Amino acid sequence: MEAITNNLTAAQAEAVTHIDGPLLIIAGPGSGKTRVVTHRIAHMLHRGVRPFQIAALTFTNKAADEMRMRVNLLAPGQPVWMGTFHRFCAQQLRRYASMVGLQENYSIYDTSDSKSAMKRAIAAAGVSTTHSTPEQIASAISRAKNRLITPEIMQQQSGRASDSVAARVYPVYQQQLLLANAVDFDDLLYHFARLLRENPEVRGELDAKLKYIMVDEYQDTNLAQYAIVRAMSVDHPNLAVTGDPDQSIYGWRGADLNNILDFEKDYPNVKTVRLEQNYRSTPNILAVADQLIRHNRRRKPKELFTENPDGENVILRQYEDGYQEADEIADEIATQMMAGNAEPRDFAIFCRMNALTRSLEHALRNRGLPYQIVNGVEFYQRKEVKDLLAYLHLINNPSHDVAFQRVVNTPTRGIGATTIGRLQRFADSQRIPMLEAARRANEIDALSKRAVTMVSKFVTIYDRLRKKATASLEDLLRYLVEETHYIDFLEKSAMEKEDANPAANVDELISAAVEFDRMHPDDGSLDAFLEQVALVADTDAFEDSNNRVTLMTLHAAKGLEFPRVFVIAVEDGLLPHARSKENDQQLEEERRLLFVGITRAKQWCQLSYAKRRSVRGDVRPVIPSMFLSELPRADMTVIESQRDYDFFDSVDEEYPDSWDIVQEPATTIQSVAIESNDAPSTVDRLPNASVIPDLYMDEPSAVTKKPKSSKPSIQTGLKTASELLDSDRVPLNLYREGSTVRHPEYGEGKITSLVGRGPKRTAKILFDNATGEQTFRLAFANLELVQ
DNA sequence: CCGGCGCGGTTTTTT
DNA sequence: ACCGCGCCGG
Repeated sequence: MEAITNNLTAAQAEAVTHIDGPLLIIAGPGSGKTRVVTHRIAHMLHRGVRPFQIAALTFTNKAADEMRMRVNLLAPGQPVWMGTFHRFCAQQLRRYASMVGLQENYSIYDTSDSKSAMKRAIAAAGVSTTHSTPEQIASAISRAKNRLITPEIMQQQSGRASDSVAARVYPVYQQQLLLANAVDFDDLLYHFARLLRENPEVRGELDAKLKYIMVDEYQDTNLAQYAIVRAMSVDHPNLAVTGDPDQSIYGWRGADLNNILDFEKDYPNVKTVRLEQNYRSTPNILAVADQLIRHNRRRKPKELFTENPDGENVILRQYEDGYQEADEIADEIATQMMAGNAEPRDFAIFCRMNALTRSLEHALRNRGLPYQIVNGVEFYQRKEVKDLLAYLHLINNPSHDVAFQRVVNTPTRGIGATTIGRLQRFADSQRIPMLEAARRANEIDALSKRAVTMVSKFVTIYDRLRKKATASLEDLLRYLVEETHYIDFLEKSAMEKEDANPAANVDELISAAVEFDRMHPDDGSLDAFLEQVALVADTDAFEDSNNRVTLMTLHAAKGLEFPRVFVIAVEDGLLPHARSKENDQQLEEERRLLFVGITRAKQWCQLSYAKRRSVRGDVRPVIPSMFLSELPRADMTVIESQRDYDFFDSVDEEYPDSWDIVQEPATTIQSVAIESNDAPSTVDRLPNASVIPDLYMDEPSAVTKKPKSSKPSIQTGLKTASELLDSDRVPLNLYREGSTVRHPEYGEGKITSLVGRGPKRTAKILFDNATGEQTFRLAFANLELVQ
């Protein structure tokens, strides 16, 4: 047990060993926060705290998975609850559903579901949308929920004009959600917060049960989250929060910086620990970040320092335009790789908006550089996946009107907009779900005979599917695809599009279902699966140290680290974003965003802007971001653009287009491994190359240990896409059922099963030690084939 | 009722 | 440049 505090600094140990009473950990970037949190949990367990008394709340699944993995290393197999706020609330609401007007099989609407629900509510409320868009109304309502404002209160307040429109829609929207036995994302927090507020006995019960609550990224909590945490920490105020005010970047979604700034006031006997030493970045990088963030007024001053050795200067670079920026960054990556001291996974490119990744994507693809876009087009957003999920939703919750509308004519069965509109009107007038209206189609005078027949047919199909509701997910899905002739429908409708292969996505969904069936042999209810899907934005939360350049937004970058970082388009209007310049608070948040970006870098960092950039078609001159003038230029390498650059003279001809060569298109990967945030530890110090099989090697020996310097394809330089991507696939074929593999964390194990193809190929591995069985995507896991 | 075409608005960030 | 929406011919 002493071992737990062994490799910690004094400050870290102080935080780790504080168990009872409120604790505030102010943790600068790269200060070993995750290490502290995980060690603290392990320490509490050793001290006799029961695992089910602890709940650790995070904002993202990535963070929760990382935490779970690392706690499991320190204290294997302990059922400590770790997960996102939203998941926590979702699970609690299952138990207390009836107390907020829901049934326990309630559905969670995703953003697009709530959008269509919102449109319907707007129509039903009879407000005109000439002065405010559905999005504006939705966001006003969202803001209200985040601040625990009820429809009634909002109507009384009705300050801004746009708010008064929203105030009229809000009760209607809310009523329709309840009728559909559904909640949106905000409701998960809102309902649960109000439940705690209005039911002292429930509050007391949970407070007593969860004696030790931990909140990660506390600077990003909104009022609802604040209220939830607070309510559960009254009788047992052992609340431990970690955060960094300088990394608060979610103000736009209701996060209130005061929650962390005032924590010491809220909890008078708080113990505060500051982790200021940085173990991640070079002093060069840290100095630039520090200089930048000093320009913020609303913060707690912090001394960031590091004992890491000096590195290269941070580069501030100007390009002619966005295309040159993309091309030259791709070249730079290729150059650094050829120099032999970097591989694709070392690089990350951050931008303010998703749209900016497009030109980078193009440039990387032209050079055959493997890349991944984090949070690009998500699997569960694909049309065919959403269609099938909508069926599942409707089977699980017959009141799910959004799902009904999606599914009733998919595949097309002659039920058009007119019919759906009439069903909707009938449903509204009777205050019944649309499926119920469909059952009573013959009572609806407005419907034609033909429509009644079609609708009845659908209901028949539905009832047949519903009988399978309790079967395994796999069976249910296969049956569903069969009964609806869904594949035929896909083939008929998606004939021309070459890139997509929707049928593969259907397969992939089925594999996900199979996976879920296996992981939840007993409780594998439809309910749980759908909840999982709704709350896990990106599916593969497993190990995926896939060797690719990472493209993502600055928001998505929080909590991650990379050896080499590019931040692109640091330009006025983009960063700070045009819509964030109205007030100082927003401006400061933009500054923090850049701060987060810079502090992700371990060794090398470049900020860039262009002289002109094309937005929405036409080129516009660029004003460099004001933030750039706040940096210590004397200590940086400033490179201005000189030569004329003709973007028509692009590299397309020199490099083959990888998409033509690869039969199985590289899929977009939606998640990225969180690398260690930690102070140096034994594991952290191991050079990556010695434990991670290199997917770029052409020979099967790729999967054996080799020093970095002997990577053939990197040494000889980057070649064509086919070579890179071909070699990417080769090792996968070597894995067989029964193969013995080694994982850097879990040690040796045997492959017990293999499913899926290509990048989706997934293995279940039974480990020799206490870890038990784990599931990995072969293409991304750090597996080493032993025989 | 279906699917194709053209128009206009539109984009910040995410559970 | 892209997507969703509305109009129109089958």
